[in-house]
Amino acid sequence: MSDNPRRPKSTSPGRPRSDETTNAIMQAALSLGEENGFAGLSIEGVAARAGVAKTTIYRRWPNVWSIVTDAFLADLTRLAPIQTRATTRESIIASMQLLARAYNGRLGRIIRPLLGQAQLDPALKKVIRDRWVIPRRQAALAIIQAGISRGEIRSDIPPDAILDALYGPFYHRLLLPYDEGESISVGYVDAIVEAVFGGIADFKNGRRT
Amino acid sequence: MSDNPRRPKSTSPGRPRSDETTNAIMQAALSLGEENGFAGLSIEGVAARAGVAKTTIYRRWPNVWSIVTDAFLADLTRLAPIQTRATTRESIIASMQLLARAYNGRLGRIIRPLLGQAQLDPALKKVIRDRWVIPRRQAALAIIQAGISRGEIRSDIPPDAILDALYGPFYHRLLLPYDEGESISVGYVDAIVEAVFGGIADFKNGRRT
Amino acid sequence: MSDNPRRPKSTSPGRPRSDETTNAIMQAALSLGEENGFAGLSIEGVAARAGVAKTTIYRRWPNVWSIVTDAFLADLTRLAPIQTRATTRESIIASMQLLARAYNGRLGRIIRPLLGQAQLDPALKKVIRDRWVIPRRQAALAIIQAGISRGEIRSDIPPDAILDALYGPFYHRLLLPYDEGESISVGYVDAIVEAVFGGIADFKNGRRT
Amino acid sequence: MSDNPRRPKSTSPGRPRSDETTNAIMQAALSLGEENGFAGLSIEGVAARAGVAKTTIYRRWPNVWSIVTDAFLADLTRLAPIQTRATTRESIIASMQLLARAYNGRLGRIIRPLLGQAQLDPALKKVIRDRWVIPRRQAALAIIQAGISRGEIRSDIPPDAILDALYGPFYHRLLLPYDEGESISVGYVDAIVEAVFGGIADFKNGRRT
DNA sequence: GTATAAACGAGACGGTACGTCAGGTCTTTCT
DNA sequence: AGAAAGACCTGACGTACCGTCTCGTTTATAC
Repeated sequence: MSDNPRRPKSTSPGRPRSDETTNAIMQAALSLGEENGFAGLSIEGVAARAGVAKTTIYRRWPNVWSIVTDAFLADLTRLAPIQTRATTRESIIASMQLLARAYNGRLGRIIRPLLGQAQLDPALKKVIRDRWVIPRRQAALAIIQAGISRGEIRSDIPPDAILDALYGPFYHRLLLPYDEGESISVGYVDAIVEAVFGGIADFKNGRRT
Repeated sequence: MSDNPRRPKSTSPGRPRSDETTNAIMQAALSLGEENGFAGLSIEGVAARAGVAKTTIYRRWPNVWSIVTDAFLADLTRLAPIQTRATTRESIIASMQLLARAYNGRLGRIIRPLLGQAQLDPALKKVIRDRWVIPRRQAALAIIQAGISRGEIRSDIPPDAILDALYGPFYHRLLLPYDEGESISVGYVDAIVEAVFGGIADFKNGRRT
Repeated sequence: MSDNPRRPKSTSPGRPRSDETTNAIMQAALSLGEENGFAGLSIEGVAARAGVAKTTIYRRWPNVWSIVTDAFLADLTRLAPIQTRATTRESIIASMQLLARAYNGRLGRIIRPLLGQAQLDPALKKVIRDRWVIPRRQAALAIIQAGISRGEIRSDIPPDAILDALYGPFYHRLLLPYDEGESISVGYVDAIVEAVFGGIADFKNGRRT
Repeated sequence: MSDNPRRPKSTSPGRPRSDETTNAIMQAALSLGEENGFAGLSIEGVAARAGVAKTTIYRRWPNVWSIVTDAFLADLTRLAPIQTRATTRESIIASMQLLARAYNGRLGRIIRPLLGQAQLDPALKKVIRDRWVIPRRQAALAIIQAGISRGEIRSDIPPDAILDALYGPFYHRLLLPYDEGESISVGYVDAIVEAVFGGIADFKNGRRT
């Protein structure tokens, strides 16, 4: 899940690996997963669907989930980068709405099993942390820090907790099974941002007049 | 994962199932999972560890994850019921601290793979929703509703979003891989509750004076 | 396969075994065997077909083939006893034709698998020898001996070999798979007897000078 | 039990099947059967004894008895082909003595359970008919026909009945359980041939005036 | 007429083997 | 050297029966 796409152009001797084949394998993995569920995804199945020998896959990736991870990350960074706007709140809303839109489509059908499998597989968890969570979090933290220094965000709460407060509900809704549809609407994102930015306490009753 | 504990006392003919055996199986499943990882948990392994025949397991549960789910739920309801206190905020804090304590122990090593597997297995997801998420959420919603009617909680945000805002960060930290330890400290819970109850916006700068 | 039918009428206390049940089990075994093949005959299957608990069977017989053997022997002695006629040749023909008729019916569908299984199971082989082969052979030997002393049969060939020469072709046709039908016709028996008697007849008595 | 030995030399791509492995499996099946009885012969047992995976066996044969059949037939045709001598009687005696010698050795411990199992398993019966009984019978029939046209054998009895009369006693002794040893001695064969030839010899040619 | 004892049905239980699937490695031939 | 094909060992799957056991219930004889 890491050694393959960054091969030298073709310095080495012998027949070069076919990019066409590489992509066919990744597409086969994703489409098979979406059709029959990612549990039950197998190298043999992917090889058959991609019309490729098992060895050809093993030459590139050590297991199925590495294929899925590579395919997923290629899409994600393209579809939903962190956004920057005039105010912190606007930046946050823009980033989250973009992410919501991505997750309501194909990525949403992949991200859930992928994060699920990561709970069972420490190596996968590490890859996801290093290549996805940490980079995105750095970018988001920069936004928050800027908001604090501009006086838009409270400085008495650790920025990590602030990020969790914002994105937590998002993934909570994504991963905790409490209703059928589980899609993330525009309104839901707005409600969350309003709740977290403004606080859920009822101030009319006095405390912070 | 559903038919066995509610057997009639012994109205039916034939030799009754041994509760001792049932418990031995559940304990074997949990301990094997904790030792070697829940990926790779197998019926054969559980049977061997429990000193029991495979058929004895299949007579009760259709697959490994059903065993884990039953074992998990038995513990959870015992260890971390929803708490009620004088104020809404106190009730929330008490409930979350209890849950945090439970998750920092054995349950935490189980809940992550269990929720993970649920992302891969729709049937498991449904069981978890019906027997865990929905019941707990009902209890928590009652707390929030009471808070709204007592004027402690804003009424302009849907109660569901409020619950997500509170518990979301909790599960975000539990499931998203952004640091090594991933335990949930007392301080973290306090920070989250403060952030969400008070809002992360900096009010000194004006808006809600 | 031996302890049950010879139970004392009912001297002992306790509920007596039901003859109806005993017969139901034997019939179930035979009919299941004929329907689905005797390979694959199982105690569980017989119990189900007979509407009886497994324990009820095990109380009477130690395994399926004992049931079949008991059922078979009960029929055989009734249907095809050794016959005695005026001459040796007539006695032999009568006995063999009777046997052929029996084997072309239900018994033929049972005797083959039964003798087959006996090749695999020494205990069964012994039972068949003691309760079927030996008794019948004694009766047949008596016929041959009488023929010898009456001057109808050559005395320079061991009676055992003579019996084998007569009955051998019969069982050869029954057990060796060389055509489809494998039934034993009246004409076939006649041909065999004619072929073999030509040799065992005593020529000193004149017939074929 | 039929598709494997006739593989093309190695035109096809992919790793070729190992002949060494094939033989190891057949030998394991035979020796296990002889040691513990052919009832109770299992694929798992054979695999373990041969030091081979179950799948490797299933790739070649569909069940244990196919292995035994293949192993048996390989030996039989090598050890006891039909013999031809100057006279019909000499040909028959030579063939039967050769067969008797083979059956008194290892083959005898295999042929009984094999013919036994064939009584229980129609598919096996067909294979034995096609690959063993019919070919041998053709060869033997040719001998008989030649004897008839040379005037050594009576022409008023169907050749099939003649063959049964000769070989029947042989298999009768082999399969019917009437004494312990059940070996076939040189003298027994002679006695049978003498008994039967007395009848099938053509008296018109004079011998027994 | 009430013990008492065995038969009986039902079904749990520890086992063994089944035949299948996928994993990951290897050995071939072809490109 | 890459790729396709397929053999190979391994380990687990879920199922069928085995023969034994533990129940509650029924049906006889014996006190």
